[in-house]
Amino acid sequence: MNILEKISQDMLEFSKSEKKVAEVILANPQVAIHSSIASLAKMSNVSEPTVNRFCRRLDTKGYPDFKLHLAQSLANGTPYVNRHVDEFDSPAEYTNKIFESTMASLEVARQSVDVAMVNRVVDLLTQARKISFFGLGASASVAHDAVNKFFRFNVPVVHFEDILMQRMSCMNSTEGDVVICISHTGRTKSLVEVANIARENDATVVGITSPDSPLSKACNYVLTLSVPEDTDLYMPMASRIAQLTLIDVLATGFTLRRGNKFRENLKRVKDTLRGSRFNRPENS
Amino acid sequence: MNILEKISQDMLEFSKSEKKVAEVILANPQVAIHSSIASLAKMSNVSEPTVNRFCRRLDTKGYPDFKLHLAQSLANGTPYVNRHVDEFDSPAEYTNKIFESTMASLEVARQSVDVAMVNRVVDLLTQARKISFFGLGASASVAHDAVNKFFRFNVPVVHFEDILMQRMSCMNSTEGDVVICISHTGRTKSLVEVANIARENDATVVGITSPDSPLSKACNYVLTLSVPEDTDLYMPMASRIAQLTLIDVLATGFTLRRGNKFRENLKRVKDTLRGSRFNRPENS
DNA sequence: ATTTCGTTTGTAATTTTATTACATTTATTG
DNA sequence: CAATAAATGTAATAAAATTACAAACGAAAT
Repeated sequence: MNILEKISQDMLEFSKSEKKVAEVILANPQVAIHSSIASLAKMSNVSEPTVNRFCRRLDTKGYPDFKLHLAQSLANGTPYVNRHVDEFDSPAEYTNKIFESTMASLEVARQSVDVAMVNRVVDLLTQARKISFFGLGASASVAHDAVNKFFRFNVPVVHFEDILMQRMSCMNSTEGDVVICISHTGRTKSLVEVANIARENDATVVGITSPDSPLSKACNYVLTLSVPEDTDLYMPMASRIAQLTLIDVLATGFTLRRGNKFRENLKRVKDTLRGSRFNRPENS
Repeated sequence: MNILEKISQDMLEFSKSEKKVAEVILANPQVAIHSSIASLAKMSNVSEPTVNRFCRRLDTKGYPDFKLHLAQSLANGTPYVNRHVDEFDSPAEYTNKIFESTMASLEVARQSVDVAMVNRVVDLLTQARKISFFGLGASASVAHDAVNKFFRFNVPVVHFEDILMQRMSCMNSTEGDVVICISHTGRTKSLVEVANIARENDATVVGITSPDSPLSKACNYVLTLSVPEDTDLYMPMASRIAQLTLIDVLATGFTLRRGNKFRENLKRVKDTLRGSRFNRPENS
């Protein structure tokens, strides 16, 4: 496992001085690998043995071994740690931090996905009479995006942003219909109600949400996503991206299930767009 | 450069004893990185200074530095590569592949972002009288999402999916208005027309698109994103995610520029949502 | 507030590891 | 077969990391 991730993950378990060390390393891991234990201790305002203990806490043999691990993590070109943006960041800094923490979140999300459940939901979707995607707020655009994918499959796809329309649509659902409810927190009342209405009308309800949430309890099937959301800025960011990627996974599973001939259909949909585009100089 | 390759490449320049060292390392690099200079010397039947000289010949500072380089070379299992989904992938396989290639694309996207331009666009946005987000197809949901972010800033934000509405909206734009046009290919005719209309009416047009596209030429400012899109399945995936992340960057830049007090506003917007939610057992 | 215990942290000694300076050997060329 | 340059090794030195132990700190109990 990437030791940088491990550091930020174990941050809570560290003692005060160990945290100092952790911060210095996370702030500038490239410098850390080229420092001796003495200079790293000085940079962190901590004694040398503390640095050593810090290394051992991370299950390395000692400082040199730790450096090796660190070097390897950095070599991956992936210091994808969820680094928080702060007030004094330059544009370059916050840009990189956001990209990196998005990648870090995706990695976490990937590990939290229940593949068996993905498979089951893909099953459901391929057999669905009608598929609905509902989300509110930030998740509305995820639902929107899902429609954009699934309509290509030539399956009836439904999507409303309006709560009343969502409710009415669910009222009319029947067995064989699949309703996908998207919510990061899973605590949006109206969406839980929508899920309940759908179930009362025999639709199969699938939630894309966090585990143990009210929404997850209202669903027949739940695709859980545990994403560390940086709530400092009060805007949903990583959760959304993870949801979208999961939608991609479902869409891909769908096309794979339908087989080769089906994929030729997709190409046709794409080719239809050509008329609306400026052609490339060469090739498409 | 990968130091293992460098070793085998420089093999001819090595002296007899150095060759011994090189061979031992190449034969089992994993062992080498966990050995001290003494044990490596013994393994190679060579003295310690010879090992040291060997390291220096490879342009490293000494043995420990050499080990760092070696460790990095070994770490390169090249993690997030854009691995293409194929027909016979199991759910676990395609799930992982999609997550990983999404991360890989984000990494590429990150490197392609022009930070100075980000800064300029943030400038523009903070001074805008009105901000419009337009996109079609898959980019429509990105625009949708952008609205969800920027409306929190208490700035007039506009978004239409309908082409005619987009055109009309641009007709009414004036100096001080910022129009953001989102398109992966930058070849969607209607969107280029929308951009032109906006410019004719003195709005500032910003494109989030690929370089050298017709759309990029129609804009005052262009935020280019070069994302390797897996076109096998004929669905926009990575491009979208990169666009969304860039929107996050812009939104973050915006809040940072506006300063601390402003961020308290954001918290208020978020708190307003609380009434519509099921509360958490503890805490918010 | 004060004592006590457990934890955390630092100081100083020790050990390990790497590097340097120099001597010896080995090859190379006239 | 010298003479010289290059390569290698030995031993001393320096640097770095680790250990053992003592001081400081903080939480719980009196």
